[in-house]
Amino acid sequence: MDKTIQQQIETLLAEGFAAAQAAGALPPFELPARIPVQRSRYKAHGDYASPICLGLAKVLRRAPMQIAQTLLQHLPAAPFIGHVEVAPPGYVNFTLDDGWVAQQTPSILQAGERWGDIDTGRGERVQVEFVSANPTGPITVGSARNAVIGDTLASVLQAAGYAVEREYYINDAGSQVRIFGESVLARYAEALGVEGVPFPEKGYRGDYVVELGKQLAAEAGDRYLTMERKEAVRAVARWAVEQMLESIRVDLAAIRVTFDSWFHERWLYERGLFDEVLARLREGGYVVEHDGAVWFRSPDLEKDAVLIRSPQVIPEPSERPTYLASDAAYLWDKLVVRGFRRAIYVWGADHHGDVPRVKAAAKALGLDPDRLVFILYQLVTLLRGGEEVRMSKRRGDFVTLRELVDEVGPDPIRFMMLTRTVDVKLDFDLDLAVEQSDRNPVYYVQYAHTRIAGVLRHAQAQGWPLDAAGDPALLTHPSELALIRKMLELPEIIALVADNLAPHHLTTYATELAALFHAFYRDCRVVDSHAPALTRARLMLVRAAKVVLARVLHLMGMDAPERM
RNA sequence: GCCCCCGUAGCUCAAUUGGAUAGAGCGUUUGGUUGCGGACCAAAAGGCUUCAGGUUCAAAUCCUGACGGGGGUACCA
Repeated sequence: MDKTIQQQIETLLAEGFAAAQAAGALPPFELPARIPVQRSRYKAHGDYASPICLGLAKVLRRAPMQIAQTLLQHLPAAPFIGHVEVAPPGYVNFTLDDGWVAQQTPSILQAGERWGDIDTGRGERVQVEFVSANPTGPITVGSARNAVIGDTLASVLQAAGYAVEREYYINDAGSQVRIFGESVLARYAEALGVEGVPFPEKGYRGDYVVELGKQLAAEAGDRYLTMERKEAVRAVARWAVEQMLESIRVDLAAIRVTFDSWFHERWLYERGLFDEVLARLREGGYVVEHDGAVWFRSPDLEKDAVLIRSPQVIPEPSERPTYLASDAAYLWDKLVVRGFRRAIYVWGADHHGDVPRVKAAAKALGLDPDRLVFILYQLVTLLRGGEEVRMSKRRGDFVTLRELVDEVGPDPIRFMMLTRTVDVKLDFDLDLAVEQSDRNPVYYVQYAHTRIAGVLRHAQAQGWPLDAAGDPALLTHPSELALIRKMLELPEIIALVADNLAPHHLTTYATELAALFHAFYRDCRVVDSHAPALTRARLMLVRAAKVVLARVLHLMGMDAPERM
């Protein structure tokens, strides 16, 4: 699909204005870069409406209605438009041609899983970096929201014609990893029955650390107790991080989240990127040294400078100085070394304070800060029995993604995590998620898909060929046309989600689409031996609806079941 | 103190990013299949979009200030 209907109407309007000006009916003026065209909320307003004339009234010094009427006279005809009219106070309303709408059914069917694809991205390379949870523990429910948002966004961007790469950034160079290593080492010594290995004060107390200790004891014997402690901590940390990463990989795969690349923070130091970036910052005059500490100072930062390296921290090459240092080197790697046009970060809202600093670092490095895009999602609250489940890192007190998947399955997690804008706190109701009832929105959409599968099974059992072409001209019932119109909207939804990085629109669309299918199902009997031609047409429609439902479900990372 | 997000129907949330009559689900009330899966459909009721100003042809949406809830505040990530 080259252009969405919305875009085609934009073009029509632009041509109409050009024609009106050429004919002298309107004075010369400059059109806005984007002509607003929206889907009408009411049937009486047609399918699409443009308020463009309202905005032009002041520029043209004419009444909006008059502009609209003049425009109408010069608007070129288009096969997909059935009717255009002007409505007070100056809207231009477009109604799609019913015949044309019906004719789109075979096209949708033919596009199949590619239906909805657009090309606003034009192959632009975009990286979506998400989850990136510390490899010092299992993935929690909070990170699950991150995972679902990031993965869905990546899928939609791909559908919108971007060349997308999914990345997980592994924070494996900081002090947390060292403390993790110390924690595991202590549990390992315990497992071996050796005393005198202290558990760090702010160590990781989860059961999984005890398990790691046992596992290490079984695998390595007392090897790590015989070497120098510092070295042992480092080696154990490295091993434990690998174990956690593997478990993280498995847990995320369980909700159908996978990555194209896993980027280690320590690479930034091992490969000399940090030094390179620090040198660049220094050259630009953005680095200040004071009392042995290294600071980053940007003209954009009104407050104090940001610490890059402190004199107290032993500057071990494998240990990161401060997070800004890593972030600066990392963004350089994204935008310059690997050359992504845009780098999207999916971050919990609790990190919002870092956004200006990272952007400032980009600017100081001579890069356009707008190439870094931050999606800040509000945090997740887990409800069980109407009560908030308090989550802390203490043992037994936080819910892992693994537990959640075991309890509710991947589909409710994917759907629920997408239902809201990223800007609002999400209450994840565990009881509702498992409940298979009217109250659970998750199954509504999947049920529509299943119902279609059921109809097709029935048809096949009656001896109808499923792949026979039907005559779309027979699809004239209002419920049929409403359903097709909704299917035609998918490319615009993909554009909407991709442009605004707002994946929640998918859930709304999917629900609306399912609702229109259910209404159609009520109004129109599909398989009817007394009306073979109509049956063939409706089987075609139903198959097309199945394709679109499946596409939306797959974009959300959900299953499109044949049976439930 | 400062920074960020939120405040919309009884509840949980939408509203195509400044457009016409603010929409869904749940809950409540009422109705629907001698039919392809009733995990469905239809109808009713429910609103001063927290409050007060402002910007403009037009504000739930933008600006200012209150009030209320959540998060952050830099050598944790």
